Amino acid sequence: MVTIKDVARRAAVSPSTVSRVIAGSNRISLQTKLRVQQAMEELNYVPNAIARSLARSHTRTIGFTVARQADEAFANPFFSEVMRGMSTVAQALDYNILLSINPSAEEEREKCMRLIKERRVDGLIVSTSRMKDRLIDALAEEQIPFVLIGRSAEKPVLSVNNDNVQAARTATAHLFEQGYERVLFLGGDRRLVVTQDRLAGYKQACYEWQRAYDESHALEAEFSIEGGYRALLEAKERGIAFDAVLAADDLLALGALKYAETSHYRVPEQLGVVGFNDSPLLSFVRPPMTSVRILAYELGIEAMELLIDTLENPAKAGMKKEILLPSELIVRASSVRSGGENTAGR
Amino acid sequence: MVTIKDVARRAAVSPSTVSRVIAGSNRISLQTKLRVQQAMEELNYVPNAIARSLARSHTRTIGFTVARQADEAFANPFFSEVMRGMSTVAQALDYNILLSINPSAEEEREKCMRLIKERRVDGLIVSTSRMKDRLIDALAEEQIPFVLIGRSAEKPVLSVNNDNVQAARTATAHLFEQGYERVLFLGGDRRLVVTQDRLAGYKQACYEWQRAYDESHALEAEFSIEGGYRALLEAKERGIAFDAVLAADDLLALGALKYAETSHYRVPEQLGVVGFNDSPLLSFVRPPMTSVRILAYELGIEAMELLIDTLENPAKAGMKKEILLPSELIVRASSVRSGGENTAGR
DNA sequence: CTGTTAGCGCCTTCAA
DNA sequence: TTGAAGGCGCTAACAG
Repeated sequence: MVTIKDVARRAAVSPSTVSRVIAGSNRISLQTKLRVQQAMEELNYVPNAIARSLARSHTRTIGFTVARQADEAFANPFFSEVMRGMSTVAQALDYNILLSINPSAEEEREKCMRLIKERRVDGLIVSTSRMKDRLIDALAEEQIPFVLIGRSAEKPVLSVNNDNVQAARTATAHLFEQGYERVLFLGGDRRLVVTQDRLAGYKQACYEWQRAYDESHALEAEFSIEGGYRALLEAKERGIAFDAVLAADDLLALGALKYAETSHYRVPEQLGVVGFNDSPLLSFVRPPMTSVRILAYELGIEAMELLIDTLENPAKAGMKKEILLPSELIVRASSVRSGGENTAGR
Repeated sequence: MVTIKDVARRAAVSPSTVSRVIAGSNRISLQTKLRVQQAMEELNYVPNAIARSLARSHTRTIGFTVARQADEAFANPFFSEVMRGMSTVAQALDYNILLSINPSAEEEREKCMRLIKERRVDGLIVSTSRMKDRLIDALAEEQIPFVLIGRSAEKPVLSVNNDNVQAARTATAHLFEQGYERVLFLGGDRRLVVTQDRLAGYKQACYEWQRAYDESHALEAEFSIEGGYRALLEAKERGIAFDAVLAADDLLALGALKYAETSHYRVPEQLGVVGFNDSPLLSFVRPPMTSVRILAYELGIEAMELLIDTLENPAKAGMKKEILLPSELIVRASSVRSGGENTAGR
């Protein structure tokens, strides 16, 4: 291995001089700088990042952690896109990404703390947030630099989120506009902030359109196609009437489609369906599915930029910026009634 | 920050003694060991991984690199699953994963070399392999520990792959069995080994079923739904007749479905379609699509295990093991003809 | 502008 | 079984 000493020897200078040209210091004569650079090239020298990290006590690497139950759709393209976004800015700003996929929230929490205490990463980007989130508590308490993709329901933290309330409100309103009377909210885990926010938007639309809302209209489903399917079956068995579904994820919406199919309801005539995330294949599903398009790539970009910015400008660390990204309702056949331009209400 | 010295002081021993209990040395009295452990707990001490890495000259982190053109489907759930697999064994064996998504093959290559020369990672897992792959050349030449997810067309290297030849052969045979006469191969970039392997399997089946094959039957498409669609349109314009398509990826297969739709061919009656990767939503596409299921998660597992094994047992580094995982054809409606149990041939 | 010195936090001989 | 000393490769005062 070629070290800074080898370069120093070859350029006939001291190691610190070499260190200076690496750092791009200007307190150096052009002449020796050139000599050192030549030596570095001839020796094919690349500074050891580990030694650097130890000396400077930071690593230029960011940890990204996800908690995914094995079966749950980590396949969700959402995460791939977020990662691509993060990667783009990391690359540009010369940072690295340490990835940790964890089987449970507990293990994620432990992993996060460990990455920080081991000093492997300078900061963290974490994703799913619960209403009462122990990970966020711990991170905040220990003053660890991190940004949340999502929103914190409690203390203010750095976060990047899409406007779930607004998006759910728009999507629900769209269904009402199409003439659907009884829209059900089909959400995932109630403890997740994202579920609550989408539910809030749904309720808001109900209120604005003066539709009755009670607890029975908000279903909680296991996060899968099957889960969505079963939740609707149960709802029906419990005698809940509905002619449309706002699902908090495409998987659940697909479950609704399956429900319609097995129960012989026609979509969109007898059942309107709207999903969340706009998975790429949705236009091939029959009928093509309406869904809220989330700016996942941009979410990744913003999160990484925000984190690195606070890392490099500790002054800003105080202000808990919360970035909100817009989303867009992509209307397809699953929620458009032939004669449904019923713009009653409001 | 609490260091090994703090622990030493509190336990009234020397730092080297603390170091020994961290390493789990047995040349230590139970008594002092306990005392040290207690001190570590009381101080909430976690060894600094960077300092450790420097002293031991390895990092216990593995680099995983992908080259993805921005638009191309990194969204492909394949990678998420591979990552999940890698993560599972990394977690279990106490390794970390450094993720690098690169815009191009060149940048991927540079990033790989850099990660290694900077000593940020102990080894690499790389994914896409080309027929004449400069990345693999470079890695092999510099004796860098790495495993390839895929197959190297040239020099033998450690690799984990699914049996593409066999899978394509089976899928093609399935189409012939269903009575299709003219099956087209719809592949992605010709320079990719995976494309060549799937094409080889396709040819093999053609040969076994005594069907004519010439170059015009193997289409090269841009890797997207649109790309698959256009490739088939062009084929038709060039006067190539076909009644079935074996696509080397689900996206391309979806393009075939789109082609059928716009050209008013009925699937599967007039056009049979088979894809690769069995993306989760495929059963909701209309008609449900036949596809080859790849063991992506297992691919990730095997790759990580193989790499760590060679890292920790340098003796094995010589033998270039190649692991081959089976895949499975998931038959759905897009390739099953009503009266198509035509088991002619062979 | 450049070299010397002293760490960063941990590991690893070598003695005792 | 334990401690002292030196080193991993680089950075950062402090002199000069």
